[in-house]
Amino acid sequence: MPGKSAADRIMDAIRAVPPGQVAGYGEIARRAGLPGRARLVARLVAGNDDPALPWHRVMRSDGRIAFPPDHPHYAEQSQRLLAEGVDVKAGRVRGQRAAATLDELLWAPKGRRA
DNA sequence: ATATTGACCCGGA
DNA sequence: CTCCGGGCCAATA
Repeated sequence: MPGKSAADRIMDAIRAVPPGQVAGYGEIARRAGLPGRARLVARLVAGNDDPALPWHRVMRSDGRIAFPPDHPHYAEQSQRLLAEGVDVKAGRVRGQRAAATLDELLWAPKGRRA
């Protein structure tokens, strides 16, 4: 059988994000071996039908929720994250900033790896 | 076939 | 903080 499709790898990468943690769309793409395909990730998440998929752990690389405050999903995502102990305030995650760049990963405070 | 859109990203100014 | 410009690419119009 052929290897998993890009979509499958992306879904796996999302499922691999542990509760209490968040990741950016681009970061998910990188983890799935598809650097630069952040939009593809967004598209898949938008069209997902799996209720078990932790889509709420996926956000913008700057730690902001990818919805405008008036969008229904905005509240739900915030609530789900809060339920997992993620400190999200005004649509933005505190403390756990989605690692955006390589620099951030390399220069992250010691012990704070992911 | 081209044009626009979108749960995006990033570096620079 | 904002704004700009380039990259990315599948679905829609």
